[in-house]
Amino acid sequence: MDQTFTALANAHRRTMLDILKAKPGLCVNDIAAHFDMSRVAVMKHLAVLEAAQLVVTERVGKEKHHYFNVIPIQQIYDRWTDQYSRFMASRLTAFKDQVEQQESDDEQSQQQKCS
Amino acid sequence: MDQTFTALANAHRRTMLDILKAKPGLCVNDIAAHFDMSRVAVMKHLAVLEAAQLVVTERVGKEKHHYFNVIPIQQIYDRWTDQYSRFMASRLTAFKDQVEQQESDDEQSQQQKCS
DNA sequence: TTTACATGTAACCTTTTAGTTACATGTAAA
DNA sequence: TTTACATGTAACTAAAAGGTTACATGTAAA
Repeated sequence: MDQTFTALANAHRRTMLDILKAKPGLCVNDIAAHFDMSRVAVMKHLAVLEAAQLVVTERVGKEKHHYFNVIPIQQIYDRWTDQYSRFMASRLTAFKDQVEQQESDDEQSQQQKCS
Repeated sequence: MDQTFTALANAHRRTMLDILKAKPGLCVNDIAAHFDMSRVAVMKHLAVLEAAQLVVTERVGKEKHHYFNVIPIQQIYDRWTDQYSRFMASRLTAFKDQVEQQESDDEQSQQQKCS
């Protein structure tokens, strides 16, 4: 989970996923052609994505093909919907009311006292 | 989007969101009590979460109450489901076949030639 | 068997991140 | 009006992130 978020936290890496999503099987040089960055820098980004299993590779001869792997994103999706979506649905309206009309100083039901 | 992922990339910060989800309105000291970390460090984490709008605050007297804001996560959820879910659904099986049985050397339909 | 070229690795630099301690500020309550 | 205490800020350090250049390795094809 940590590696997935870390990998997704970089805009270059998200763009690489978009590229590989559109064109599965690209090699490092192909990907590097899209960026104003050295090949080695691109390789490091791809290594981060591979460590997060967002990219998987296949070696064919001297070439290494890269593929976008959607499974970690699917897992995040599952986590959010499992862990948060009920909270979202039930809490969102109450939360907006609570924050946006912050002039209401009467005590809120779940609010904690600071220690 | 970038700030959201950056904020979520840190396990401490995700834990803080879990804490605030469970106990809305906690102050810095309350949150810091959960961590083996200084109050200032916790404040910096909360600042990152606040910059990403994953946490919103309300000042009451000398206390500052923190609330988990689910909206950026909802937006990520929307982005993944919008942009990726169709791709997921249609591509996942084909992708698994393509990678896992990597002995099939016959040309794959969308695979690119390396430059 | 050279040659070309895609990839791998090493060494290095700069900026950001994550944390610390010390001190300053502002408000609630004694 | 002191006092207590929650929060804010400044200055610093160590490690990680993101990038570079130079060189090494391995395989396909001439």
